[in-house]
Amino acid sequence: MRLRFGKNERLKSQKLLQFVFDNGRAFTAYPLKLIYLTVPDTDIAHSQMGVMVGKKKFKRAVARNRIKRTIREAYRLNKHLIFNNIEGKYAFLILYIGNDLPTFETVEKAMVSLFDKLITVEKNEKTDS
RNA sequence: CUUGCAGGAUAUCUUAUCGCGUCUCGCAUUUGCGGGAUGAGGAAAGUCCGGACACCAUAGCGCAGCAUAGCGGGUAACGCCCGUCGCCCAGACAGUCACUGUCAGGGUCGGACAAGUGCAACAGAAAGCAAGUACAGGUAAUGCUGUAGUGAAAUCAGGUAAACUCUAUGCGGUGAAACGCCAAGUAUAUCAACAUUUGAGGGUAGCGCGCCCGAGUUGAAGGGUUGGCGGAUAGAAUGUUGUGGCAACACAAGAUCAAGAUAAAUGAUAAGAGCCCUUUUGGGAUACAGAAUCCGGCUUAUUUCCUGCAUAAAAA
Repeated sequence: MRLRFGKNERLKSQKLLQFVFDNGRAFTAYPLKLIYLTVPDTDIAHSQMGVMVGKKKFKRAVARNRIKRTIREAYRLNKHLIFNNIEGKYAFLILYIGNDLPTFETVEKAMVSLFDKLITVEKNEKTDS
C-alpha cells in the first residue's frame, strides 16, 4: 500500500464530522484521542480522517498548523496498520489533547498504540458476531 | 574604541526519499495513474485609518454623531507621506558655566477665549457679583482717583478649548459569512389577523423629512436545505533605465508574471554546507510568526547585519 493521504481521504463534510463527534467510540493515548465510526460503503469512497486542535489551548495559528501536520504525517505513515488488518470503511477524528508542542516521535507512538487498541477491539467484535 | 540618533537590508542554503494544494500535458475516461511547472510574510498579525469592489434607491435634505486642524505639496484616498515656519523635549559640545551659544535628532504640540458657559494651586481685600489695607489727592458723601503692596495677570482685562463650545473641511449604511448563479429538495398543505390603489407591509439599521417598491404580509404550529460554481487573484502590480522635483512623488521607455486554499496545501525524515562554542573528537543555536476578496498606510512582535550623522580638529 502506498503511503498517500489525498483530498478524498480527509474528513471534510460538516455533517459527518458532527455525527462522528456525537456518536463515535473513543480511545485515548496521550496526547491523542481517537473518535471513530464505521460508515457504509455507499456514503464514502475511502475511509476518512480529520484532525482537530483546540484554539483555546493553542492561540497561535503556527502552533495549530504544526500539530495538525505532525498528526497527519503520523497517520499517513501508519495507516497501513489498520487497513491491512481490518475490513470496512471508517470515519476517524483525531483530537490533540496535550498542552505543549509535541515531537513527531511522541505523536507517532501514540498513533500506533491507538491503532493497536482499535484493531483488537474491532477484531473481537467481528469474531463475536 | 564607546555612546546617541536616523535610515536601509535580511529573515539560512543544497541534495535524496516519502507526501500535500493549484495549474498544465499525456494515458485512462470512474475514483484515477504518470510527467512538468509552481506554492506564505516583513510583519501574512492587530483590524486602527483610507480606498477599490458589491448590494441596499439614483444615496437626497435637516438635526444628531464622528474625524481632522500653522503654511505648502504628494496621492485613487487618508487621520498617511514629504518639505517648511513656530513652539516644546531630550542629548552632545563649547564658553565668560544656576546662564548663554552651536549642532545629530525627536514630537499624542499648532484655527478661535473682543459670542456664551465653565475652571484656576500659592499669594492677595478682591481673579465677576461681592468686597477693600496704608499713604496722598478729591468730594456734600462714597474705593471717587493715584501710588504702594500680592501676583504671570488687578473693574481692566488676561490664562485655559487633551473644558463645554464656536468656526472651517470631510464622512450615507453594510462588509466577501458582501453579492450573482446553478443543482438538489419541501407543502400551491393547516389555522388566525390585516390588506389589495381610500395601500397591508417593506426598503430604513441614530432621528425626522423626502423618495422608492408594493400584492401580499405577519403570527401560530410544522416541513426542507445548509452542496457546487463564480466573485478570486494582471494589479493605484514588480523591479530596471531616463527625465522633472530639495523631497514625498510623477511621467516616459522597454522588461517580467509572482500562492489562490475553503474542517483550509506550502510538510516530514536523513545527510551535507554555513553560523556559534571547543585544541580536536564533538556539542549547540536558528527570532517573531502562517495567506483567506484585493490594494495604500499606521501600530505592535521580532533575528542578524550594514550605512550615514553627532560645533571644530585628529584618528578608527
